[in-house]
Amino acid sequence: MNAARAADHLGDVVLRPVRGHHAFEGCVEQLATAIRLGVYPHGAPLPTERDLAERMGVSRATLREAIAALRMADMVETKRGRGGGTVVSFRPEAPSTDGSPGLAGRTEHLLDSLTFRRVVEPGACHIAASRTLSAAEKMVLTTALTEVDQAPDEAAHRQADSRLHLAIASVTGSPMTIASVTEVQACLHDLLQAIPVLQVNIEHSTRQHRAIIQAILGGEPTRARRAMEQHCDDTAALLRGLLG
Amino acid sequence: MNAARAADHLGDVVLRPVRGHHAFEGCVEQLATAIRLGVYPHGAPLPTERDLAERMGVSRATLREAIAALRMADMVETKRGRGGGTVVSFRPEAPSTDGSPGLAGRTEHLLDSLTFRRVVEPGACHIAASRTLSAAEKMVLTTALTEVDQAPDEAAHRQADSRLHLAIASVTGSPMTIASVTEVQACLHDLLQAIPVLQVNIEHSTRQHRAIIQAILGGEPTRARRAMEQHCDDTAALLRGLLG
DNA sequence: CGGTAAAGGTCTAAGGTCATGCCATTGACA
DNA sequence: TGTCAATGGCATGACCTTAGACCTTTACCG
Repeated sequence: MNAARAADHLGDVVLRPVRGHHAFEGCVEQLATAIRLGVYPHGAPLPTERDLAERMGVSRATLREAIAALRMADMVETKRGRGGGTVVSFRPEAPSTDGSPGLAGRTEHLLDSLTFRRVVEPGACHIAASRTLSAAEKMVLTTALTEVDQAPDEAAHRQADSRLHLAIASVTGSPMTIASVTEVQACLHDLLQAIPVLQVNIEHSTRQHRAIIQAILGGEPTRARRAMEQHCDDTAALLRGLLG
Repeated sequence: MNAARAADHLGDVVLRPVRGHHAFEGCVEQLATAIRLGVYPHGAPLPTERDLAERMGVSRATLREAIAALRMADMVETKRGRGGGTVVSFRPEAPSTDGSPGLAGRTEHLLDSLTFRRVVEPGACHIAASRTLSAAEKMVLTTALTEVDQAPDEAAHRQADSRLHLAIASVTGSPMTIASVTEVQACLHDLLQAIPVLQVNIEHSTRQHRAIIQAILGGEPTRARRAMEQHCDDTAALLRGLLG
């Protein structure tokens, strides 16, 4: 029966885990990622527990366990009382110059991320450039861009880069697009951190960033997408080498 | 402090619910969607409970509750004993010709889906056309295409259309891409079902499908993407009208 | 100096979810 | 025709998560 064969093929491919892990682990992972990507930079306060819990769709008890885990890992510090809260104490480390530590076993997933990135980020640029952006949105982009340029060291540069890509996604106004870019950046962070960063690479990447933002601000979808494609392809080439 | 403001903006946008609902509901939704999309067409057997539970990452107890719900909704039938199992008894209904029933309140999410679709599906086409496809993969595409052409009625046509789009995603070989397309198709299914289907539309859409598949099989990424863009834009135009 | 507001800290009862093992039914195959 | 294996059906105990109320600490402000 043909129906059965078709079902086998697509079913294998369409059904996905309904949720990979417990709520607690999910919270830890999401918050840790946000911190490592620099969504919450060193010294920035996290939202209040009640706020976070609501936004992440989780009970406050569970969220608190997650924060406790982050505290245990020295990523955040918590103060009580009015004006208290949880602030980020994590400082990004300089990219390691030796090989690729602890990436084994995830190779397949990481390659998938590269492919998916090639789909999502150029598409996001296209959308972003097609919209008429508010002044605030333009500001978000230019700010993110200059922060990448002015990053004092490699570690800060890496975070600023993630933030720039997230900023681009955010001006699409599309939550699903934003979620995808977040996921991709999270997957790629470790990899990107493992590349030996050459000055040449940074300059090249800076030129590309500028071209991308310029095209988005100028409302040129095709150029924006092409620029982002080039950017993705260039880093992917480096990264694929790293993965053997 | 600048860091704090940046954190506010991106944090608002990056943090997402760790899981929207209970495992049980997630299973029901995912299975029901797969059935309505035609991943498992009328008469096709679902995988065994143990198999499904493992693939969806839930316990068999939970999965069984989900199947019980589907049975209650007359979407599947279950037989015991060797050679038994659960088979799809759901028959797709013809698209309703009256307005848009029960779409209210989800407008925002549906519009988001249209945007995201515009990002993902053309990107997937580009990737698919860039790869060298195996004979089996080519067969999957051509089969899906002819099934759309030969669909006996509107309802079958709708399902075959979904399957074609999923088939394209599946030949990217990228699980993340597949997941995104699945999500998009699931969101759009109700909408697409609510459009009055004109013969003109079907013929137009058939031509586009042919062009897309041809470009993918011919290894022409840019043409494949452009064709899919056109396809997305055309249906999106219809659908946006529907949503007011 | 005292009050108030805003944050984190704690507790409890109820229900959801899981892993696991065993039972019941039925068709296939020897 | 009898046995067996594949499948759905069921029960138990441990663990996780939730919702909500309440407590404690602390800064600000009159």
